[in-house]
Formats: sequence, C-alpha cells, structure tokens
Amino acid sequence: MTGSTEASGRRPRTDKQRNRMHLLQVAEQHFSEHGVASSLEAIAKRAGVGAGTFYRHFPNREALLAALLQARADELVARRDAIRQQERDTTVALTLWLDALSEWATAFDGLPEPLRAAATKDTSPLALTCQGYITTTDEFLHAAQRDGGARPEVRGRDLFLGVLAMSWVRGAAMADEASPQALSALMRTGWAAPAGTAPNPRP
Amino acid sequence: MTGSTEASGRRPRTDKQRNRMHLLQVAEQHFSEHGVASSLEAIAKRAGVGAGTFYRHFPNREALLAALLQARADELVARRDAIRQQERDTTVALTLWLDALSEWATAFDGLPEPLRAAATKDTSPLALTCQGYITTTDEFLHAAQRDGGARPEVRGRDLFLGVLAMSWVRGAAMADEASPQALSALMRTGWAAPAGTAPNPRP
DNA sequence: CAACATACGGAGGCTGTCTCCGTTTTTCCA
DNA sequence: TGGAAAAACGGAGACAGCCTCCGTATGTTG
Repeated sequence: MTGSTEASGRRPRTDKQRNRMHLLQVAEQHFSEHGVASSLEAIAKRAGVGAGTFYRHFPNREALLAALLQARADELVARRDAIRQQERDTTVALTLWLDALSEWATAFDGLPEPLRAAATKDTSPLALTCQGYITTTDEFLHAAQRDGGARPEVRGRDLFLGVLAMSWVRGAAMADEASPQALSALMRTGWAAPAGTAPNPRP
Repeated sequence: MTGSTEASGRRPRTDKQRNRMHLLQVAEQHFSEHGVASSLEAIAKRAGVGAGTFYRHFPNREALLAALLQARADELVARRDAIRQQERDTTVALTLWLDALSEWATAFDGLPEPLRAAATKDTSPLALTCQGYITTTDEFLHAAQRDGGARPEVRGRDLFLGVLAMSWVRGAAMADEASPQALSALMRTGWAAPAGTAPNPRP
C-alpha cells in the first residue's frame, strides 16, 4: 500500500520510503502541535528535507492529510467493528459511532475544514475516505431507525455533516468547557421540547 | 459613526469618506461573488485605490468584514423587532430568529469561519456584534423555554454556535439540495426519536 | 563497477498580506 | 484667495507560503 497507483517494475527506492515515513511522522507531530493549516515548508524543514522532496511525496496539503488519516483509518475501522460486536442496542451503537467519528474529526486542529471540502468533491483521496464513513454512519443509523431509536427522516449524510459541523465549532476552544457536550446533546435531541411538555403553559 | 475612536478636531477629509464608502460597496460586491476569503488586493484594485489606501481604511480582513456586517446589522435588528412584535408564539419566534441568524451568517461565502473566530476572541470588532446576537438568541430561547417550547437545558450560546456550524456545512454546496433543510431540522429536533416511538420493536 | 533510473535540494516564480515613505490632495486661516 | 500644515494617497517592496524546475547526488541493476 505504499503507492496505490504504482504500476509495475522496480520497487521504490529505499531512501524514498524512508523519507515518506519520516515525513509522515514529522507531519503528524507538527499538525498535532500547530494544526493542519500550518506551513508545509515548516514540516519539510523540520524533517530535514528540501521543499522539492516534500512536494514530490505529497503534492499538496490534502494529499498529506489523506496519508495521515489513512493511518488512523485502521483505528476507526476497528472501533466500528468493536461497536458492532459489543453493542446490541442500536441506538447506543449509533451514539458511540458518532462519538468515534467526532474524535476522528478533531484529531488535529482545523481538520474539519478540509474534511468538509473533501466530502463535497467527488474525486479526491479524502473524498473516498469520507464516503466510506458516511456509508458506515448510514448503516448504524438504519439499524437504529429500524429499532425506533432514531427519527426515520434523518439521513446518514446529514449526520456525518452534523458531526463535522460540531467538531468545527468545538475547535474554537470557547473558554467554555460545557460547549462540546452541549453541542453533541443539541444534535442528539435538538432544541425543541418534545410535544406534550409544558412547564409553564399559557393562561 | 464614521470613526468611533475619532477623538476630536477636524472632521475626516471628504476623499477619505468617499473612498471608504466606495471600498465598502466594492467589497460587498466582491465578497458576494468570490466569498470572504478572496484577495483583499483584488478589492483595492477593483475599487481603483492603492493597497496602502485600502489597508489604512481596513487594517485587515476582519475589520473590513466588521464594517460590512455593521451595515447589515440594522436589517437584523429590524427583523428581531418585527419577530418580537408580530409573533406571539415564542417557539415560532425562536425558529424565525434562528432562520434570520442563519441567513445573516451566510450572507457571504465563507463567512461562518471569521464569525466563529470572532465569537471566541473577546476583543474584536466582530466579537461585540456576535455577543449581541448571542444575547438576543438567549432572550428568544428563554421565552420559548418558559412556554415549554424549548428544552430547558439548552443555552443561547450553544444555539448560536449551532447555527454557525450549520451555516458552515451548508456553504459546501453539497450538490444535495435537501441538506440545508435537513440540517436545520436536525438541530431543531435532533436525530434521536422521542421516547415511546417504536415503529419496529424488538421481538 | 559502470550506466542507468530515481530521487533529492533549493533557487526562484507566483500570489497574497501588510508597511513605509515620498508625493498629492484637502483643509484652514490669514 | 493663496499658501502652509495636516491628512490621505499610491505603489514599491519586505515577507511568508505554495509549488515547480532542473542540475546534482544517490540508490539499483546487470
């Protein structure tokens, strides 16, 4: 899986593989510290390679991000399987999956932005990844809907985008510790009170 | 209100006022066409002024945005008052206000991003504007909560951020016409089915 | 170990933000 | 009205980031 479009012939040079690995490690660290919007040149410099080398490996920010998230994909897939096997309540399962997605989307500061961009474009390394997670979300959602735990009119895509949106606002570090949880709750139950609740009915 | 920190003395030169007005008009147009992330130099050029002049009027993108939204503030305040006076159902009123906020936050492509940034910083021209709208949201929300139309645990700040978040995902032009409405509905009612609904109960 | 394929480095083109200062325009008052 | 002082203008240029190009260095293969 070093290069999916690797047609044939010789295998990649060892220094190339080494550089790729090293760049990924450094990028992971750098993005963790400074967010995904930080300078790519800084990563190249920190890794001790020239700009040309960097861009030959990752032609742009999105490609780097895709490679970086590829590594985390395994975790997320594992989490998905664990939820499927261990959680019999489909509604709880959906909740757990959405939490996992949310955590994934906040792996780095500013990550939701490129994810949203990818989720809309059809052709992109990240786009496929997102598409896959949307499908998974749909599966969990359908199960919950079958069991009456989720509203029937909701779609997986909306839920995925909703998670992205909430992750995006969270990134603002609101100086308000309650916001993250409040926003998750908001998406789960909405702001409207269920019908039949009237603490203070009109005279 | 040409310059709030204008201490005293002479009134601003007429060419300055003229340039400011013109720049605002051009910026409004340009942002409408290309989104708020587009080049500031392009606006200066389009307005026929030098970069120096531009930056003397608006030291950065946020300052320009603040001035631009200042103009729209009147509309939003008017809308708020209209809702207050015409709508007696507090829950509908809250809905209408959130719709108005949403429309305001999508006046330009990419606007939610700087708004979120402003909403978190304390000191900024936009920050005060956002703070004001959060307060208004809180008022509508409290009224709806009093009447049992909104969940008591929801806070105005969360709702404001939620609107921003939904406006942000909407901006992705999803090639899916249903998404905008679906996302609003999601925030209103959440994804979880109200207790007691069981279309397909377990055997 | 030679010759060939591959990858590297970093200079430099390009775009965008923002500053600085010499020049021009406006204002004010004699 | 005219001319000095204040205010604003214009645009060159410093700086940062993204990305490309090509001469050079380094692996790879027979």
